[in-house]
Amino acid sequence: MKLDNKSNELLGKSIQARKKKIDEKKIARNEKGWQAEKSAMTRTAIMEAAIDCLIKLGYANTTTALMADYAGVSRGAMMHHFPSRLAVISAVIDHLHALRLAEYSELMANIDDPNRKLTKSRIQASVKAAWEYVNKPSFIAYQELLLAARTDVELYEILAPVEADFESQFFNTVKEVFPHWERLSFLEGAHDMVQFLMKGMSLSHLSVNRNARARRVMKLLADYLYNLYSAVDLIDES
Amino acid sequence: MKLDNKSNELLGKSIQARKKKIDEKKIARNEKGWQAEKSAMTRTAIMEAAIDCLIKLGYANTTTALMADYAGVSRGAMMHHFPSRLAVISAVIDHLHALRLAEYSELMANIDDPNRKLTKSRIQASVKAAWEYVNKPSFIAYQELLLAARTDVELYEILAPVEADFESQFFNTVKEVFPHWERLSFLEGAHDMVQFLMKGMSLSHLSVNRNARARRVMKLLADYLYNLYSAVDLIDES
DNA sequence: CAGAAAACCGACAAGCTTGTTTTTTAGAAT
DNA sequence: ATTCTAAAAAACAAGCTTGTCGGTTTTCTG
Repeated sequence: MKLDNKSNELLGKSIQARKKKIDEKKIARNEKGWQAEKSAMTRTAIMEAAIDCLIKLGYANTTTALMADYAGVSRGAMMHHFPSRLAVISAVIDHLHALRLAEYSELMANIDDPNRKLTKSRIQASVKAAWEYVNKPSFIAYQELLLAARTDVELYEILAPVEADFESQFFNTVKEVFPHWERLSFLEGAHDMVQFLMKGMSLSHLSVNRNARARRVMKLLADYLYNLYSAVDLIDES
Repeated sequence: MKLDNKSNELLGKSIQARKKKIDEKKIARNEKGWQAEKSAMTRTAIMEAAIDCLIKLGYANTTTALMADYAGVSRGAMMHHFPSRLAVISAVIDHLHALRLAEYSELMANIDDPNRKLTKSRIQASVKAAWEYVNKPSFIAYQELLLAARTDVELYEILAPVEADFESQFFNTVKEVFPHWERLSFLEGAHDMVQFLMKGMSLSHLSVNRNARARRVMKLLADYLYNLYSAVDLIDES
């Protein structure tokens, strides 16, 4: 393995540093039940470190040692909270499942509105939001897992049911976000088109000029979606 | 690592089997220059095995031992032809570079024609061909490398220039395939849209019902492209 | 045919990674 | 205060992976 140079900067939150920080919190709290809170803190720290690793190092290089290092926790402590590497990943998967849905909802808030029809600029905004969505850490980390699951049975078995559930809930959210879009098959098609396209653009990190090209494609996409929406609307009204 | 169960079937072309096969060829040839040919054969066998591994096991699990095993070659022999694991990968990259361009050209042959305008059915055919293209082993293997390069500097440094060259040549081919499409910026946009979309669909292995959804999206895409093409055409003729 | 060169093979050392086990430290309970 | 339990740290064994090395076979050349 040869890690990315750029990631060396914050490679090690030292264990001491973390301890000090925790001590401060302890004094502030100074009551019972502190242990449970502390435990939850390290669990969270480990999961967030794992997500960092997935993003910066990729699934294959996300080793227990590196995760612990990123989290500022000893490997022993980590293995105490999570019995195996895959247990961490599994917890991360559940975490991302919820987080991604929440983030999408937040990004898409106020795009459509039951009282007003969709306008072109609102569609453009939704496309832009979708692009932001696939550039979020949560998406990138989750995507890393999805891709790794192609050739890793254990991961696949954990991820497949979660992903199925996610897609289902995701589309439900989409329906809520676009209440005007009543013809379901068209909305499904539009949704798939947006998602596949965004995923494709997001994963084209090596493409020259990716961002400019992405912007151009998103313009075309927004035009297309507006036409599709209008056509559906016409059909519905006829 | 926990490999995919399905791949156990043809995990080991035994070395003996390969030797026998080579001997047969030797008797048939029975001239000078045989050594060079034999050497080229094993080189090729190793590269093809590497591609198989990338597809079935993923970049991270494509170890020297497994590549040699898949190729029916001893690890020693392999290290004789390629000094390091990365040397194999590098050779594979060059191989795929040429192969993918050739395959694309072949798939797109006879789509457009300088003497006839593009029809809707021809555009549909080109979309279908693009989908076949991203489902080819060459694409999948190359994609695996592109994705791994995100977090592997050494791989990145080999792949980045090749990828830049590929995209450039790729688009040149596209221009040849669609001689009628004269407004370049529109062709670029259409091309990017198709490629990003295909990539996104190709990499959505875990999506439920992927193929059906892909078909529906491709229908929408073909409609859109035809409209885009027609609009350009109108502009050009005005 | 004999010597040189290329191709090939199996074994080895060094370094990682994982999960277990053992030891130490911190917190809770009586 | 002491006893018990959870948390954290460190040491350890087993298994992989990589690249190198010494030796063997096959092919080429003179």
